[in-house]
Amino acid sequence: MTTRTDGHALAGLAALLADPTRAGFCLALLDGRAWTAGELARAAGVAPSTASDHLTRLVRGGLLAEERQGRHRYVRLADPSVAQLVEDLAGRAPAPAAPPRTLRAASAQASLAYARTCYDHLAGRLGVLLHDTLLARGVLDRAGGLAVTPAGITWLADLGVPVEPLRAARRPLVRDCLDWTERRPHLAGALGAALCRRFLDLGWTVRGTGRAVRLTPAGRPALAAALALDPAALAPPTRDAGPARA
Amino acid sequence: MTTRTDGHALAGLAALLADPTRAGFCLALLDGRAWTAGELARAAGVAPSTASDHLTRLVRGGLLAEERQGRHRYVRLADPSVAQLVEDLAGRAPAPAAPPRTLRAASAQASLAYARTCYDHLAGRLGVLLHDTLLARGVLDRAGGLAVTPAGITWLADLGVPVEPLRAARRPLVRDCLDWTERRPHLAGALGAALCRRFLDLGWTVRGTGRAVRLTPAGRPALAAALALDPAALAPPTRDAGPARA
DNA sequence: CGCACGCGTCGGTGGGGACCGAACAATTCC
DNA sequence: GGAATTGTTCGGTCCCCACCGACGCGTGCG
Repeated sequence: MTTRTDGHALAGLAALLADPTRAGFCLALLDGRAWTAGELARAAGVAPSTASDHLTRLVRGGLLAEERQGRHRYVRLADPSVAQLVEDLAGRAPAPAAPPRTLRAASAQASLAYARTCYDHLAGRLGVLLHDTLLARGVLDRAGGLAVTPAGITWLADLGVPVEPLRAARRPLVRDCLDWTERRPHLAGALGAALCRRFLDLGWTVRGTGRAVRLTPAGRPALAAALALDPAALAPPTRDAGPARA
Repeated sequence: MTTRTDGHALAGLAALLADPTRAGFCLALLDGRAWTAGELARAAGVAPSTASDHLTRLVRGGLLAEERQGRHRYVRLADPSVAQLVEDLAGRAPAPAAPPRTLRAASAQASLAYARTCYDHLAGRLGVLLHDTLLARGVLDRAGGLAVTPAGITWLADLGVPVEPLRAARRPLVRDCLDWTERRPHLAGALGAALCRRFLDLGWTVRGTGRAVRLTPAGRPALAAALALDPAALAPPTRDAGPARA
């Protein structure tokens, strides 16, 4: 019975995520950015000493990477594969989904539902729309499994996203990622990350608070043109309850 | 800060795998078959009452599915996605990899290294060879991400594996799965499972002890012909140390 | 019809680990 | 240089849970 992985090794790894505080850290870090130890401690509601201990464990376990800068300890997910692991686990866990209490929280939630990062790629309505449009335009195709078409490779190159270098990554080029709010897949993988980065570089999108992403005034027509969409389809959520008009 | 998944929910799910005994159960169940509670208890070296408790938790947590038959409680992984989760976790956990002690164990290990199931698809040298050959023959292509080619769809249909019904599954059609012994990818996903099943149906392969798989005398030339390979390339491990001769 | 077998339930025990406060070290700002 | 901020180390406490043995229940065999 020489099993390759001892149950102890698997259990040890899973134990890192089996604590609400550590799990909360990983979920917070799913925004793809580096947090300080203190920020994570406050967000999780534990003492700094407790957070420090947890972070040491997560780093030693290989789930987190740390970077010391002066008196700060910056910490981030070690690897896109860790992000996928946390996503997969979180996607299987039951979701309480309590509705927002305050108006401010409702507004923040609306922004997140419109566009946000999911680790390193775009999610929310915008992310799902991107995924669907790329399929409709023939950039992607799922006849034989999700893949970029030859025509898509040139389309992406025109956009300034060469596909060839992405193939060297240790992760799938394209991958489905179930969207939390839309309950439909958006685009992940090396290409999903590259597109998200490219939009930021072009100034079409900017990061908001937390993991929120906003489409800039210049980015909205530019993205619509690139995707051959009506700019109205990219309308962000309005301040008041009424639906957007033209 | 209304995060979608509470850290508690994620932690609760991870806690199911954070115990060596429960993790060992899941690793054992990775052979894709249903085990009885007693078998798992003996394999893990715990009392039946302890195993019963663990199984109840795993079933309630949605990781395992159970089926009662008389006085037996059969249990299996609930879903291919659970298998993938356990694989991903196990692949990241450190591997002790102690060499086999006895001759019998060495022989069993050689059989496993040659061909075995990885949940529901083929792994081992045979699994990797299948993966590589399908790529070389143009059945699969990874120019835009791993996918089946149009030519591959007809080739698979000729083999008796229609691709169209596989697309309805809630899992990717094709997916890389890192091989434990070969350290290179073999074919997983709905197609990997369908091919494994088809080979068994055709009598080209049969299940051995545990998760081992053997190529039958009839299966060897048949598979070689289907893949346009020299049958020698499919040579199984020999009893003694010497290499196989034609 | 009883006996054997497989499994579930229930206390009791023990160990691991999550948490905090306090003291200490390192860095930056004034 | 002194003070405030950030993070770490160290005891100590408490709770959770993995484990077992014993008993009870249903199934299947002789």
